[in-house]
Amino acid sequence: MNLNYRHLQYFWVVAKEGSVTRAAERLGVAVQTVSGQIGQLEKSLGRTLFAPQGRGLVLTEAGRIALGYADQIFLLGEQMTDALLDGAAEKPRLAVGISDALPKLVAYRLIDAALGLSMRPVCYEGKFENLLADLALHRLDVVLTDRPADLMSNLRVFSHSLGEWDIMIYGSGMLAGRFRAGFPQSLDGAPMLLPTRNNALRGRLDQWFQSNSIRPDVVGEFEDSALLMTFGRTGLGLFPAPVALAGDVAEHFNAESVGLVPGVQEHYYAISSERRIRHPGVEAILSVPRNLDSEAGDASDIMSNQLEKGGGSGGKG
Amino acid sequence: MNLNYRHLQYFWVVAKEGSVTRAAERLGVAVQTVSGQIGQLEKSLGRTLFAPQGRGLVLTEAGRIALGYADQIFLLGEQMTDALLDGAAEKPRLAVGISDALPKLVAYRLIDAALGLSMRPVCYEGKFENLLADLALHRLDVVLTDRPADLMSNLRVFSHSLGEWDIMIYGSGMLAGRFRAGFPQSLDGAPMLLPTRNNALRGRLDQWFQSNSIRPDVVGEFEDSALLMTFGRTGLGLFPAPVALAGDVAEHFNAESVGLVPGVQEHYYAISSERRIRHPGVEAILSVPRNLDSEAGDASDIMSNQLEKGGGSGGKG
DNA sequence: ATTTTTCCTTCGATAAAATCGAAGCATGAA
DNA sequence: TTCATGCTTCGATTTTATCGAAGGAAAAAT
Repeated sequence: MNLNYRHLQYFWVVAKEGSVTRAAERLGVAVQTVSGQIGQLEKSLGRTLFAPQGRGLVLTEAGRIALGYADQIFLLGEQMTDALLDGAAEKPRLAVGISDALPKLVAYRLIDAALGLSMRPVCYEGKFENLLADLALHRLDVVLTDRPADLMSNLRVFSHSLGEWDIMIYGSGMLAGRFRAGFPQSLDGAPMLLPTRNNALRGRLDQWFQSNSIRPDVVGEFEDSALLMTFGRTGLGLFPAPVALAGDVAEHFNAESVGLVPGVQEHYYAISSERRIRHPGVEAILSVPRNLDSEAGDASDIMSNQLEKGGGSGGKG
Repeated sequence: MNLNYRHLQYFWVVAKEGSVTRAAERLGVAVQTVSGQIGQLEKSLGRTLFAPQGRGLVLTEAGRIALGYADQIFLLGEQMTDALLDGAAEKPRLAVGISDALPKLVAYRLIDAALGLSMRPVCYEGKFENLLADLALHRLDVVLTDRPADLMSNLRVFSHSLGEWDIMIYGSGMLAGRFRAGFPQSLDGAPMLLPTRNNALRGRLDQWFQSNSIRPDVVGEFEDSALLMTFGRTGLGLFPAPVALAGDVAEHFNAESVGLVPGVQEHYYAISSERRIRHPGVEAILSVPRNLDSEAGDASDIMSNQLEKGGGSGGKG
């Protein structure tokens, strides 16, 4: 009994894309191929990884477990290829892990700062915990995310605030015009795309809605903020994003501002494995927010999730 | 450009076995298959992974890098298969990581204690750092090793001493008899197999040799202690091992005791991700040494490499 | 209620790959 | 030199992956 990594790779793409059809498209093969290979994987493991739901598929419990491993495995594979393919070139690399929930545009803005230093960014996405583990193992230089590292985690990493980014509600074309008048009360009943409930910003927005007696019609919830905005682009609903990205949001998602959400900020963090940043690329990233959105003053202090004075080792008796 | 994981797997086995021929044997395919597939991998990466040396092969620099990744990738694959294949059975699992330097017999003795609890041990080997990372991610319950977790590590883990194991010099057949008389001075000039210099026991032994003006003839150095003893079995030289294993050493390695090394002990450690052990299997392992070699008293205190009072987080301003 | 559309799956033929036998080529030992 | 060992190359063969065609089942549209 041996694991077939090609099957696993197909499984991984399907799980990521959420559909056999899209996975087949991305892989450049026919759907029935993908379907068949996954069937073989399930047979060899003796467990079903997907269960039919509607006309689509959802991961089973075993599937979720497998996805966790697959993420790690193929992240390593990519990293290996990166390290070997042009590792000879040895240009200064900046290995960045990007959390799903972080808007891609924010990530771009942050990493862009390092490009000026003729750094070659190598970006990976993945589950928050796995990215932190890679950080601890020095496979990544920094992780960009929307929440500080969990205090309960077993990894000793350091969270650096990238400041507070004011949040604005956007809408594509007609939507923006329709709800701009009478903001924010106009949002009552308005179609809205929001992050899923495990997201910090979602909590703050819900609170703000409640205190203003606004009950939006939540037409979609997304873990991946890029996906959220892509749906927003189609006019499915209004959506939140940082004020600082207004230009980019207009350009890429064809959306205009509806109104500023007062008192609600999104927090972004750069997580490093060292308290004291040494990598020039990471330093560049940390210096971004002060130039970007901080009319309100410098809000970039360092939060450590660990006591630094390590080594409470008791010798033996 | 896409990494072919089957090719990588062949590369991995060849690198581990040190020879295409043996790898082919282990994989159950013809040598020219293995050779061909590795050639394709090298072509797709644009780098040679093996260089000919004599009539064999050695890893190139790129090959060593690739091996590091491959180790991780296929360890994950194994773990995934383990987790899924009979995960349904959900017998209590005890996932143990075993450091290379730990004698397999010691590992066996320790894990054996958990078997009484009808635990199903799942053992992995690997580089120390990688095992610790797996521990921090809760993919392993405990790591058994010959040194405490590095204080400098970015992982928050706890090292529990498994006591001090007195060390004895062993030798197979004739060797033992030849050097037993006049021990320890007889060791001067004696052929000796020792751990590599990065090993803690090696340091202590060297010190003891020096203070007794003994200069053994070091005929071999090994990272893997099982390999060391296997060579010892052939009569290549004397070798050190814990006294407590005398019976096993005699049985498996056909070697008798030459003499006790006074004042030199080997330290073993169980590393866990929690300060307070909860897993009954891990508890069983921790209780072993007291029953095994401690006429000299109980020497099982807990060493933490971390201050426990976590959460030195500074809020934002 | 029915049709249509959208997905996923199954079946058998076809294309691609991995594999193996045979032969060749180096290196170190006899 | 000759032999033994270990890796590689070449072409035939087997195994595996892939795709066209057809079918079924759930949601959306009528």
